Amino acid sequence: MRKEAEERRNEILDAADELFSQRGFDGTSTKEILEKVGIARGTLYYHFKSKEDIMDALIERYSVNLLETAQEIAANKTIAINERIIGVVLALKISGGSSKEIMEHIHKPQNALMHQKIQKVIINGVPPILTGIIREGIEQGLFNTPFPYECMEMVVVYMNTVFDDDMVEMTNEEQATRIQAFTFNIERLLGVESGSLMSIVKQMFENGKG
Amino acid sequence: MRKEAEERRNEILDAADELFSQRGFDGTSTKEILEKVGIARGTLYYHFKSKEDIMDALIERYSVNLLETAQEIAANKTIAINERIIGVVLALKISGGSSKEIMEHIHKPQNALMHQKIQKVIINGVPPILTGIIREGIEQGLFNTPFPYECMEMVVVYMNTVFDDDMVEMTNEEQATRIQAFTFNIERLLGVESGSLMSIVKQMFENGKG
DNA sequence: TTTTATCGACAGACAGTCGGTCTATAAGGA
DNA sequence: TCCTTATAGACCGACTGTCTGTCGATAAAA
Repeated sequence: MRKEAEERRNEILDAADELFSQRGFDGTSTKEILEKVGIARGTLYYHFKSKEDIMDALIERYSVNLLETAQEIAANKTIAINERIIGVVLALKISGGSSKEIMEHIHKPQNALMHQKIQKVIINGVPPILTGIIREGIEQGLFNTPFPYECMEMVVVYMNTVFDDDMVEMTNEEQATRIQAFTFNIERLLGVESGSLMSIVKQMFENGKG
Repeated sequence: MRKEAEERRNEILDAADELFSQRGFDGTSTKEILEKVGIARGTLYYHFKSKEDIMDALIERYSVNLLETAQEIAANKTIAINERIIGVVLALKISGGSSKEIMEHIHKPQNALMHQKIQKVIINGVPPILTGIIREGIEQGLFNTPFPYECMEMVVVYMNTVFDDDMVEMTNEEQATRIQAFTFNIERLLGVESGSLMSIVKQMFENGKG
């Protein structure tokens, strides 16, 4: 029955994670959460000050995990630069275990707020990590741009909006064109020869499946 | 008392427009809307099937107006290409009268869903318009890219996310750097000489104030 | 007479509050 | 050392007020 506050908090977050993933934030009632955990109303509000507070805690837990994983990959200097870039991008989608299916269900309209908040985390958290790698690449003469951070910001924003969200509806053919164009554009942005990033971008989309 | 359906619909939309702008979608109750219009509950639900339906109609009305204005500017061949690009971009912010303050209040977290829907309209509606102008520019030898559409998509997505939303919090100094980098990146994307788009981008941000 | 617009009472659901309970453990006294 | 009392942290569930959407009745127009 009685548990440590942190344990209870996590139980509540686990339950909310699953329910929000299935039904969305608006589609989940606090009653469903507390019944799933097996606690009373008051207990829920003892640990969290509001329903949105639960969502914020969930995103926090998720983000920390996500960005830590990405950072670890980025900092691993034993791996080639190209491989690290791929690894960081893929880490965003596979989502390291803690919040299992959040990313799969985040795109539904019921989750607009949650989506926006996660988007914010990614847009602010990922470019700095990627920029570190790109700077190394610039030193090695692989890339050439005076604005590596803003390049990465542009790339991350675009990928997240066009390829990961349902903002743009595309046929498979249209998506193939988009990927081709995207590759071409990144090459221009990073100041490398046309075609030299084809394999790396290809890998991102194949392994990530979208 | 009794009015034509379309007139009532518009009254309701006008009231909702104002209230949503002030308090956001979630923060506005249907009661407030119907009291502002001076009708009973049943009447509201006679004209709209749900609260979200009101929002969708509002966005529809807003979008049509917005994209029509942008299209008119884009099609006006008496104006120089550069001027038309600026005009289209500015049309997005100034928002042509119909929905007065929507864009000013859209960024608050309470409006996440509305924001997402408008974002979708812009990302799908604006790039085609801009691409038309860019293609003309390519023919005239002003620009050089095999992927004008995808370039514009990238530019629009980036501007809307980084400069128009509150996704990225920036100091004035940081914003200045972002604009400088943004200009540089567009130049690379459109295959023009460094510095040649400086004045046009500058105008966009000065006239639009953000 | 049929269609169209309006009304307002009502049902059902939901988020968050509040007064109070229970228990482990710490503090203090014998 | 043992017993009693005090405290704080975890928990409970009834209750409040609010909100969205429904429905049958009604009035006006066509």
